[in-house]
Amino acid sequence: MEINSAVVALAALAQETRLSVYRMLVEAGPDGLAAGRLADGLSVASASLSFHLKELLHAGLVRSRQDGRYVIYSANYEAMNALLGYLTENCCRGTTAACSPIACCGPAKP
Amino acid sequence: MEINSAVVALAALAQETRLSVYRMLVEAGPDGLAAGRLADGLSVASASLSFHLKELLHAGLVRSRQDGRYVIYSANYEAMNALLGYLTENCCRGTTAACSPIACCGPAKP
DNA sequence: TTTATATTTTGACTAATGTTGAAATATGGA
DNA sequence: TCCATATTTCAACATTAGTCAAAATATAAA
Repeated sequence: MEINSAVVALAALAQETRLSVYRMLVEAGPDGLAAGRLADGLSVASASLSFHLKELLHAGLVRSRQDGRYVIYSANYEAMNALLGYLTENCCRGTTAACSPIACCGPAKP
Repeated sequence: MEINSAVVALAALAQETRLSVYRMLVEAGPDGLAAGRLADGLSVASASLSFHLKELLHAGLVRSRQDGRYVIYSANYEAMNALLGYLTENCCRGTTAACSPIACCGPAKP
């Protein structure tokens, strides 16, 4: 990942409403949630939510699909993995000494 | 880590100059770098750099210490670990299925 | 003590961000 | 077709972020 994509992704998550939206979408899993559900759950105006969803889409952190008259949003795990990878490289200095897998991902569950 | 601390840390990193500063400090290791060195390396005005360093300090991502007439900044790995932990929890949904240690930290090197 | 270097602070300014209500668009159902 | 619901777009506005030059502060060296 390039520094510019990292900055875009970080900026997308650096806002309470958007970070909460992302969390809700991760919890919801691959099925995702309709925009209206997100607005209800976070008690944020639909126009405001739409603005934030566009930011998350632009950063590639979420995907959207039309389902009837609903628009369903879902988390894009690959983008988050790419961001974590970028940050980890910049935290670990090429080793896992400074940033152990435990510290950053919890113990592996094989 | 609470959502508010996460947002502050993400916002601190969501800016090209600041992310570059952080990268330089991680590369520099525990000895850190003087503010002037950072300014030179990134060709940014000292006033501007000072502004950004304050943001990183406020987010707890870097530390500073006075050394003669220099102020030495260094990366605070614990804060980055905490942020990675927060993001990983919100990416992995409690398992390592969606966000494997490999994807996020590289293979463990025991 | 005086001078030079390093860093931070301040104030002015421009650009970007986030919120709101109203209007526009799209789809489903009566 | 007409109406209701879901979502997005728009314009206005307030707030925040970032940059710059100049001044202030702190320390080292002459």
